Amino acid sequence: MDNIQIAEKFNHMAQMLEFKGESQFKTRAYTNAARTIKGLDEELKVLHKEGSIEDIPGVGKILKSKIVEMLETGTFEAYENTMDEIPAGIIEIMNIPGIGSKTARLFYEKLGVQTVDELSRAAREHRIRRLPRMGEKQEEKILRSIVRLKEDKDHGRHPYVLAKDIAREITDYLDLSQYIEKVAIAGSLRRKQDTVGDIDLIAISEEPEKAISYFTGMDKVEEILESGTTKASIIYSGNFHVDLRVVSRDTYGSMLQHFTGSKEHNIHLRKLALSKGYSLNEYGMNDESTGKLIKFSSEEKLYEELGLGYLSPELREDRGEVEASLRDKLPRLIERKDIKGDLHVHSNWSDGANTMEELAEAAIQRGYEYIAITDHSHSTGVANGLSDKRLLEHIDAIDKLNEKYDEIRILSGTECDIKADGKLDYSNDLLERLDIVVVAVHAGLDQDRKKMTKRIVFAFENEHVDIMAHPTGRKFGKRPPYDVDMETVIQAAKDNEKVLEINSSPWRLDLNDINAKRAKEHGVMLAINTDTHTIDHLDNIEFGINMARRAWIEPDDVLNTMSLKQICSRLDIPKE
DNA sequence: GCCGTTTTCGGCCCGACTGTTTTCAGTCG
Repeated sequence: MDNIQIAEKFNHMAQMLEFKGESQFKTRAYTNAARTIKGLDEELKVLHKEGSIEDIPGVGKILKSKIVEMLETGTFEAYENTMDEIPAGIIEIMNIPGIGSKTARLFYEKLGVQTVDELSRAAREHRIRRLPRMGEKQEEKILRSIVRLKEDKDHGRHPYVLAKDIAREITDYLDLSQYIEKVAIAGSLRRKQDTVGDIDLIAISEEPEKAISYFTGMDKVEEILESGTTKASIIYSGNFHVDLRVVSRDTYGSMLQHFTGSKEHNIHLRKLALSKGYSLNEYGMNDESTGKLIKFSSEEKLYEELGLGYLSPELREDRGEVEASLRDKLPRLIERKDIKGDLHVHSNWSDGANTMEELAEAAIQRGYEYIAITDHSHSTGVANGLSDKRLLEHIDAIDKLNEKYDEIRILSGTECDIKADGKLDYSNDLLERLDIVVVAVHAGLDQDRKKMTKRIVFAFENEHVDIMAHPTGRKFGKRPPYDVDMETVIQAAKDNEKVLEINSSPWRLDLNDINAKRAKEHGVMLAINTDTHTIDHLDNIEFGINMARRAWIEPDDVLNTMSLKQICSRLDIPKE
């Protein structure tokens, strides 16, 4: 079992315990452990061998024994026993917005409701409203939530790029209101998470109620979920859940910090504040001894008061950033200006829309020193992959183009298929003639974990391979990552000195933040590439950088922050 | 279930909104 699978079992266990009415602190221990495990840089099975599982914060003797049991048997006894006690559909009911463990249990005990469909029927037959603390409105709310849940295959999550555009549309509109002085994006969108569950906004206003009714009165509001005197929640066209929090100017810093989260980061800060004799909330810091509230108009001041350096929103996941700041060991996160070139770009020789020349010009405009044109290999027939003969012509065409440009070096490359058996699509003789070899898995995505892992590791043993593109193959809304043992892949990349890509396509973002951070921790170099198919895609680099920053990546961790000279030396490319 | 340079027991982050109440439990972020 890998860390993700173990974390999921703990999360499931927590929900079941919550339903059973166990102590909230016990259930929280499971969810805390699950979250920490998801963010680990090392596989639990490795930590187990080293005997260091108990060093993981939030994992004590009991959870450790359950982890070991899972590593050995794939499950743990307490989990299986609890599964037997609780109908499977209950957890799904608890995932309906507005229904928690208490309400789910009420329905189960009083109405015998075990599935979402049974709940839906009970609501339609007006059996809900007869229960204590329930009424007509609750029934309607439940039915609406169920409908939304069923329509929504992505579980309410949207790719960052879509959420960002919607947020921009809304903030532009709010900016027009005379009651709103300033609007800012907060939440996971500000932390640049790869997918976003809801859009969180904050607005400064001296007339909060008017600001809120302006917000809830937008044309594209499909449903008002709640609307109070300081906050409101809506469903916006396109099934976007949007929250607005209205604040006064003097608490803006506190509110922005609070509403940016993450929740776990905030909890950590509050504990830190408590240890210093303060109680932290979204309005400021309460001095426990004097009862006086210290307000913050900026986030910087808040972090400073806690004895921390400013933490970029991308870092605020409680993955060690608070400790790093206390020890003054925060990373110098990579920025757009550090990028010197793009090493994964397609031309119209395969499935790109632009000529090599247009790509070169676009790269020059962006201030790049080099660009690698990496068209598909012949196995990817649907993408017009290059035959051996066309690959040789491709190399010649790039040579000619290089004669034309002084400002940029065009590297001849390929995005070469790793075939089902791990062999590459071109012979070594051909690969040797290229400046750069990017490899990727495009077909046979259903292979089992063992086969897929072996396939990739085998490819890494080829000396000509430089970079692996989109290492897990995920595409939002289309397919999950293929089943692969990333620990082994990362180790093989390290052993064979291969570079792993952070693919910047907003539909891929692969490696994701967690895997990229692991790769870094293992000393594997990364490349942030766009996989451009039309020149506009070159600007997707922004999304790759977001992911890299979330992974604590610094310029030195990234291949394409190197100058042309450095990269030629590293990849053994002839100078001219 | 975890955790501890004040603790191995007694804590465990904090506040807003809703729907049902008549003072608050449940849920959420």
